[in-house]
Amino acid sequence: MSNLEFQSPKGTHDVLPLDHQYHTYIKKAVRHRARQAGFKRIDPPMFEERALFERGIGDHTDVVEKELFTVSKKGADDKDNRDYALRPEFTAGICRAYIEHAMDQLPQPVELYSIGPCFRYDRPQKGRYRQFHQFNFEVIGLSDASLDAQLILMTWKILSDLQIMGRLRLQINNIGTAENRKEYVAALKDYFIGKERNLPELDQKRLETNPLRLLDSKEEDTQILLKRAPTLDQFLSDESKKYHASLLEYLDALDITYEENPLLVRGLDYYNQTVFEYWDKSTGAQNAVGGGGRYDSLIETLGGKSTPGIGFAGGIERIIWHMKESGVEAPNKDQVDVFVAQLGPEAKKKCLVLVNELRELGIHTVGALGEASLKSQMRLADRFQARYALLLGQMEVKEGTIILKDMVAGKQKAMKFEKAIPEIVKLIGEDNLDTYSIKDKLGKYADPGI
RNA sequence: GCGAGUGUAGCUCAGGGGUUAGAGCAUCCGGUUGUGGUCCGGAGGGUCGUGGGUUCGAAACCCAUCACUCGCCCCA
Repeated sequence: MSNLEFQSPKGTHDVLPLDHQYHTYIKKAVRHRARQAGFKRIDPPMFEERALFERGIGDHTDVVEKELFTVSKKGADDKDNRDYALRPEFTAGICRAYIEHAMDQLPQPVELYSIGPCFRYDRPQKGRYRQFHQFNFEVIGLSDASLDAQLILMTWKILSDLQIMGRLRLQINNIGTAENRKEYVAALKDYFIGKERNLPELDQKRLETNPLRLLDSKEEDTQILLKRAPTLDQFLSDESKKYHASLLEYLDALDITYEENPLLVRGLDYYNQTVFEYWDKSTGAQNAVGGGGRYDSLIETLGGKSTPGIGFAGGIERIIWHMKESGVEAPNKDQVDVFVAQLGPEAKKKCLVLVNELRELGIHTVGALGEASLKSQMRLADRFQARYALLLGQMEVKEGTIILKDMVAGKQKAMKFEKAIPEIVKLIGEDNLDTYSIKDKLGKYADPGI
């Protein structure tokens, strides 16, 4: 429908109940793996000062130059003349928080994770939206190849938990320091002097604005020319090479299969040393479901003291796409256990109480409390895919009984009204009741008695 | 920012200058006293995305516009 007065803004989507099954499932996997590894959750604000992103991510990157979703401040009191922007990713905001809350006073490394929406103002298409969801990890305060390996392992585990790792391949590279890259870019430009005319128009432009982007160009002519061009690893310091070698050693020890990709460069300026991405096996980089890397100078750039860090971001919508493609289903936690049907005013009153009691016990219960015919009520029960139905009519009220129907088997039996609840609990199983207690798990450790 | 395609019922789509615009699915009701999924019957639901033009006549043809989708760039 496109003649509605209002619809969701371009590039945004309602996360409908069916999508939420996936979102919930993914969040659960993320939280689970994050807690296992000692990560703590942080939620930076959804918007920050625009300058934070410009300085952190780099003002000549596409993410900042072209895709920043700026916030206009109508109705503000206007003493504030700063510009704001919706976060295009998490890292800049989290590093800002690290500095602001003096997290360098905490034991290092500080491990933080986030889950939530991010925003980029570009033309939407498959797997690319103006509002999308990411989960994100940051390990700040220490630089060691083993930390890189651990972070990669955690992301690998999550993608495996979600049963899509088989569709992906892990790409890894070391891009050295900013100085290494500056020298390399100079050499690359140098190499292409006199060869510009052989480059496709798009790549001529890249040579000007972002020469590293030439490396993963899809243009055949460019790739041919690149074969004789200097490569980035020739400009890496021995230290970077050693760092990379030990990372690969750790990954081997952890049985992680990766592809070394000397052409992998990421689009954000803050990265150095280790970079990695998970690519779609069939279509390649365009549909990366996640990526990350080390950013050892970002915090200093943002005004903190020199502090190394490494991070990763995964795209939830892209992961869901892969799950759906390969038939991975997310469990439905909203399954209706019991549908309660009633006939007559007395029955209705009793049902109202019964429904409440069932719910209190943690049984997902839906009741038809309208005046519809029993036939309509049973249709409803069927449409809700309720596993069991309880039927209470005038006759049952008189006799003090109730009918329990198994909606799958299609069989039913009458029983004492009081027996209904224990019977249902037995059928569903105590373990499957949807209960919670805010009191539980305040302390989970036993005294070893040493 | 650049390029292409598509807009007809809640969904998937058919129709293609000529009375009151169709199907399947979905929804709601019914097929005798109070029983769902299959079957049968019925009902509700559409400014044919919007605006303009051509025409005796436009949902159809033309133009513009908006929206969505898909590429490119780039990224999750």
